[in-house]
Amino acid sequence: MYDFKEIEKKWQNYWQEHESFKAINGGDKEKYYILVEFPYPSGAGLHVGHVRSYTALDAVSRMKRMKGLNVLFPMGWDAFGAPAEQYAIKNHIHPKEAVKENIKTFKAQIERLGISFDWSREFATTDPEYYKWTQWQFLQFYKHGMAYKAKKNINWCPKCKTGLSNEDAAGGVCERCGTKVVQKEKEQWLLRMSDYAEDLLTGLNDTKFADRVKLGQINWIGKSKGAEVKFAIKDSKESLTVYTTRPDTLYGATFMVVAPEHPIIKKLKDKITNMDEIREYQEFAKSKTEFERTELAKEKTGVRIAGIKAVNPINGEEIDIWTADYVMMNYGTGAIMAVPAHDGRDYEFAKKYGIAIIPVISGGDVNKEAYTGDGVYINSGILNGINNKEEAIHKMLDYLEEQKLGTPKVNYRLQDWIFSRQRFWGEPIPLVHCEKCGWVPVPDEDLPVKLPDVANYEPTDDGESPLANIKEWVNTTCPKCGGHARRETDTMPNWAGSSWYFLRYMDPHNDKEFVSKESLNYWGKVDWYNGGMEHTARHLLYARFWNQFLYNIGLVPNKEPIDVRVSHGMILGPNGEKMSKSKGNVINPDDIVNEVGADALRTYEMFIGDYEKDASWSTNGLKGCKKFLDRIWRLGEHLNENKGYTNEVLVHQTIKKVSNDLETMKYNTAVSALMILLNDYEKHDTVSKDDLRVLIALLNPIAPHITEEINEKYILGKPLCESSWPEYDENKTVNSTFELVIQVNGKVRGREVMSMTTTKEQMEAVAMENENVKKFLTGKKIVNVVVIPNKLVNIVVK
RNA sequence: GCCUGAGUGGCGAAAUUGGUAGACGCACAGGACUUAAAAUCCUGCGGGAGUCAUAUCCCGUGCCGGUUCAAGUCCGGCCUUAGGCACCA
Repeated sequence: MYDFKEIEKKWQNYWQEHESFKAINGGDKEKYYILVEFPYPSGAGLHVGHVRSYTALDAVSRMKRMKGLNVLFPMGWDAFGAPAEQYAIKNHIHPKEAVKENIKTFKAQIERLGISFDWSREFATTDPEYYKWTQWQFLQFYKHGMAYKAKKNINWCPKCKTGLSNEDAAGGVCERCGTKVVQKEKEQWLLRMSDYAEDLLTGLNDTKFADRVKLGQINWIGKSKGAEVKFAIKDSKESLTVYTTRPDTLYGATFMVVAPEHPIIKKLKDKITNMDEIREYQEFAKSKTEFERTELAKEKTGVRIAGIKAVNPINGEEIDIWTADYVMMNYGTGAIMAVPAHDGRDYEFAKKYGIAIIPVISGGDVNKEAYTGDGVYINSGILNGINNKEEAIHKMLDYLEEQKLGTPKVNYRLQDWIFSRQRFWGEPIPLVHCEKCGWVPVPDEDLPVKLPDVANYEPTDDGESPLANIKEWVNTTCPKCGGHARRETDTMPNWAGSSWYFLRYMDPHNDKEFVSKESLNYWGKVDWYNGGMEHTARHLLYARFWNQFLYNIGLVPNKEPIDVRVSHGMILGPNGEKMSKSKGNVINPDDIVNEVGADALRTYEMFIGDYEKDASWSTNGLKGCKKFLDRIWRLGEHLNENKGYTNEVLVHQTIKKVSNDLETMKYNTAVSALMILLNDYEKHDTVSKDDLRVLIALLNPIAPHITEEINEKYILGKPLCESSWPEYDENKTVNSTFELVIQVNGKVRGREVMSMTTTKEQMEAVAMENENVKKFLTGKKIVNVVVIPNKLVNIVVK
């Protein structure tokens, strides 16, 4: 037997010493850029899920290299983020120390798997040499008017004195201390991502993302077509503009609703006669978190704004204005026209508060459920009698435009990107605020703005970043006038560093530019990007937005940075549930590598099932793959002196199958094809070196260590990683015979082995002569005979 | 509520896009080797009927219906389940 620990170590050292996987910028070879999402190096260490995607793309990388391509397959660390910060606060160390330790662990774990990353390009988003350029790019956004500061509500924990992300505030309580979260208004930096909504949508046409990935992006952008309609307010110069996708139902608008934060309330406070009640309601709405407002919205609440009335522009009806938190300030105009007869929410609200419900499309049961389908328009003035929704919408829009009451309008769900975090462990936003000059960018030569080297930082009382407490860091001089200035203390979100890291890999050690033009032109797009489904919406959108911006200001050559994007399924625990410490179903890849070796782990994870679907861990399945490798090892002891392939057709078929399967992520069937080949070899007492050579070459991308060792020991050739990929001859993938299937009325009644040169007539003749088939033909009338060449004959009888 | 997938043996899964359902692996059972066990090797393995054994036949890809010479695959309608989005006007 063999010692897999020794072998694996040996070849890992070999690859490292020979820089076997180093990508070169330039040269004659065709380039190919393969990317796996870089991990967040958490204290928990590597997950078997990482092993799955890294191995899968490693297999593609290794095959492409053997096919003669210049493959860029880099790895790095997405190391900013809250967990490192929490850990550091608790233990009074600088987060960079915790990150350093975690990276060390992660890297060692990955190296033990034998993934062919080009480690010479490694970096972490927390390296000042890297975040210097993240800051520099932020300043490009700023200088091009794409970054601005605005007041936004954030989730705020009064006990921890910190802002929380929506995820951290799930359920309306602080994840850490359980205190009820409140909404707090705070000035935040934002990037004008909504300006890019249409480009981000159409840009998808220039990508080859998997459909489910594209769909995720489309949904997130959330384009909707409708109109803005202006409602006058009675006895006032003010008016309310609403956004609606159904202007055709305007005659059915029996009231209006504005979001509790809507500015109209403040503007008309002198006219409003129940301001106390409204203020109370505003407070009530504010105390709810985003979560409660959406997820837990069981019953509608609201208050009528007394003292003012709106006028329905289409029929002059005076209608009440309400405020209710089912209308959001951040979508549309923050105000709606409510059509209770044809909208479920409006209906629910109208029912509760006894507001008139006027149907404008006939055919629906208004009493039971809101009806929004097609029907004939009624009670609708100019639209009466129309029975087509599109036509009605058009007619209404034309009328509104003519009367200057409304305009067509496209809306996007996509919002501007809130880019501020009140955190220590993130890239400082490189701006200073001077009393005289206002916001001033830190000059390029002073970048990076480094995080201070302190181990203690407490949150402030007022929701500022912990950096605000570090006076010697905050106080600085204005780059413009030299006077006193204060640094911006907000840091960037975790998504910042990961929005451009794939560009940096092209030229990771450049200290003059974020990436050189030559490197960008050489590597172009990421050819194949793999990541988790959980990142296909946000991370991918941020990265595309960032890149499109860089493209628009002439810094990168492609508008879309990624060509193909695929996502892997999760590896679940043996019980079919998501692995977690609390459930006690975590499989540690280190343990598996120790028990059966990296090759067996890799092979198993490729064999486990459809790559894009979730799969449950099975220790028995793992053993089966280990057994498979052991059998291949033993094959070396059964070599003969023959030349060529013992079973030529099967070998050529297998080369074809494995090559195609690795290109199309069908890793499980690639492994099974190799198992079939091995089973065939074992039927013969001995096999040739060529037989063994082709098997281990095809297996090498998946199980690189053992195959290299067998190659060295029995084949005596140069290492597989320096050899070329086996080639097949299409003509030799075809068998000389086939099994003819004979059906009667679609049911299999006989089989005959025949030569591939058999004609259709011969096939039919043989079918008719088959003894069992004859039994089903006697006494019946043959009405049709279908012959599929080299496959089957179906005799149709009556 | 809306949008995506997915449902195939005891289990993980295949099926070249309409043409032999269950490849490959696991588990299980029987056998060989062994004093014995482990490892290894051989055989069987969807359900049922039938036979000493073959042969052969019936049923079978979540459910109901349809198209077709032929349906796991296409069409219509359901059920279950996983994920994503969501008072988005």
